[in-house]
Amino acid sequence: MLAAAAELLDESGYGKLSIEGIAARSGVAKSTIYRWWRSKADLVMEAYTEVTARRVPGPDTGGVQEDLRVFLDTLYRVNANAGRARVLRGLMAEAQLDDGFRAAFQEWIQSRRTLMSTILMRGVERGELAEDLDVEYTVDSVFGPFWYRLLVGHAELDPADAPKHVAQLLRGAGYRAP
Amino acid sequence: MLAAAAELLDESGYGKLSIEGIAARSGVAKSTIYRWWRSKADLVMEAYTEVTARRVPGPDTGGVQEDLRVFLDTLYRVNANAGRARVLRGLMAEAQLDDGFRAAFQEWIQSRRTLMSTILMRGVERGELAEDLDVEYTVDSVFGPFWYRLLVGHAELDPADAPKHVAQLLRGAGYRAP
Amino acid sequence: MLAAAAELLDESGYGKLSIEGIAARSGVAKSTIYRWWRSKADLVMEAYTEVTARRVPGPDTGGVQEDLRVFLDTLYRVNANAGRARVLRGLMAEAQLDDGFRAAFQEWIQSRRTLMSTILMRGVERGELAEDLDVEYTVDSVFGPFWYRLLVGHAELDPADAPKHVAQLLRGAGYRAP
Amino acid sequence: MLAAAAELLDESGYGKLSIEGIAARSGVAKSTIYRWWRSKADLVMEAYTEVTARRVPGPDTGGVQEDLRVFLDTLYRVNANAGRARVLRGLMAEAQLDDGFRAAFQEWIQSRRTLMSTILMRGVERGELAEDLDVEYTVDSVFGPFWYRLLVGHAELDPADAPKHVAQLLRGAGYRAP
DNA sequence: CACTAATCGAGACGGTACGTCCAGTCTTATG
DNA sequence: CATAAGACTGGACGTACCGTCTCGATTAGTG
Repeated sequence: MLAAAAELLDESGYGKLSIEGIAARSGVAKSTIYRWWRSKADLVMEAYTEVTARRVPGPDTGGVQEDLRVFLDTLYRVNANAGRARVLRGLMAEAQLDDGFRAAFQEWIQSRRTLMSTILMRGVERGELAEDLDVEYTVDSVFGPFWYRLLVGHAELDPADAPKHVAQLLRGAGYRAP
Repeated sequence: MLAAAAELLDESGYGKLSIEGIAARSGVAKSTIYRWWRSKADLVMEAYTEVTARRVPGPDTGGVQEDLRVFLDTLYRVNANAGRARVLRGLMAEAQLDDGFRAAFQEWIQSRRTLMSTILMRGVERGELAEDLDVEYTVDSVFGPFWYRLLVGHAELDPADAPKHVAQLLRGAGYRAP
Repeated sequence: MLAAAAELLDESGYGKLSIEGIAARSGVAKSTIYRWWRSKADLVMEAYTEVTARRVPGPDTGGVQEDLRVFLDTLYRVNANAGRARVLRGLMAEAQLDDGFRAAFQEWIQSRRTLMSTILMRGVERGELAEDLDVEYTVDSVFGPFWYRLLVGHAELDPADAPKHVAQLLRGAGYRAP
Repeated sequence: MLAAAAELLDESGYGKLSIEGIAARSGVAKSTIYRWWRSKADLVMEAYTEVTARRVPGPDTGGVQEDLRVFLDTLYRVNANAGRARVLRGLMAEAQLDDGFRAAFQEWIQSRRTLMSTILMRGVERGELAEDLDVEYTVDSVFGPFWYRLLVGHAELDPADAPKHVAQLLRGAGYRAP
């Protein structure tokens, strides 16, 4: 079923996805799908994270600068994968419309944010970043532009720009090379 | 009809909004709504911007710092207005699901981004900001976190934090007091 | 407008005909059509009879047999004209669905029946037909099969068969050559 | 659903009948109706024939005259049943407007015509009717006037007149008592 | 000759019903 | 016993026309 969902997502996007369609494609009864997932979004979320979440720990290279660069590089590569980008956009959309799904989605987002804030807090501890840094806001300064461009689609984030962005972020965060 | 749409939005949110519901509430025929708007999202967008778009020009106080502060302050106040926040989230969601609406939404977003980039470019011209500043990315560093928090809902942006955020942004952008 | 109606009838048949379509085609406002006709059927009826009703009096050749032959021959030729046949079918259909039109249609039908009954009554007077002939039923024995085949479409009436049918009708009506 | 359709037909006639109305009356969802019938006409046809088609074989009394009399008597009694008459008229109308239904309707009509032609052919075989009789036309001479009067409504067929009509038909068909 | 009517085009409007899609629930039978 | 198959209620979709109803913009005929 997850496979069928993934296929259909690739073919026509989240908006056109229907439980009935997945059932038909996977040769499974609708009721069986409902037994296992509460909604389209839950299913898709699982289909997505199954592929994705190899429980990648955030990078730990010993320096904030490099940690950030690696993280952003990885993050920006998602843009390149049209299918994955479409899925993310669909999940975010669903989270706005379905309160039930919203919580699950928030949790997932939170797990991603934690990776980032761990990196930053290590930087603070090491004295690389300002002691009074607003970590939460800085985390959102990384993910915010990413999602914003993904959702609005006015421009793409190029992995090649990651170092430049890291520099700007670090300057803002009071970076001082150790 | 716009009024009816606004009411219903407030009452039950974008996800529950239906053209049929608006028609019933406003005592108007469904076909009349379809005569004037191509989709639910178009209607809501108009209902929203009618209230909002007093064609506010971006602030121009003579200095980037103050311009930014005013802008962020205004922006962050949207969060406080639960109704307006809900509408924005709904519009963003729709833009992910309906390609027809996506274009209109992008245009609107672009107009908002232009306000911000005007402010920044003035700063560059005055020599307050780095000459080689990536203006587009910096614009997205303002709107990105705003939308991200709005959509995910993990935290609220407090207008009181605007000055702090401005400072961080400016540091990142190579600010030098004139 | 009548011309436009006729064109559209030919193109797509009575079922697909709409007042709005006629208005668009004829470059006339819907309201103007409603000023002149009470319904689609009224309009079509006029469009039809305008072409048709050259106030043909029934034939009067001096003998029932020849009168009937001429009449049936003319009648059967309608079948050949696909457009005209389609219109007649549409009018009959409308007469079943719209009580307002029904009356007008009945009147028109009656005028056609009168032609036929005149022919038959002349035959009775001349002693060619049985004195106690049920003229009304006999009239319907002419028009009945015509409409029946027209409406059901299981077979066509060939003008070449008219003489044979006349013979059968006359035998049934107690015909005796004068 | 069939019951609801029948009720509504009786109450307001075929023209006013709507699928939505039937759904409401029968407490069934519109989609359920569409699952089982492709159109209003299909449904009504079934509602009608369910009641009617007790698979009545044509009468076989041993003589054409009596067979015909029985058949016409039964046929003419339909006129008396206002509800049934209205349904028949509606079906005929629909067959003119909807090509999809037309075929189904023709088939039903054909089955009724076959009953009649069987009777006539038996008569020919027995030598009661002219050897070269145009059976098809004669069949239409029975049903034609029936439908014609039913549809136009200018007069009713009285079962009491059946014998007279049989006599006239048989004379026309070259009847010779065996 | 200006002025009133009548007449028209354009098309907005409240409505009704259409036929479709899908959600989510529930029942049956099959392996 | 979980499942496939799929029937069912229900809600909304977007479309097509209906018949009614203002609106000006022509025209015509009259005073």
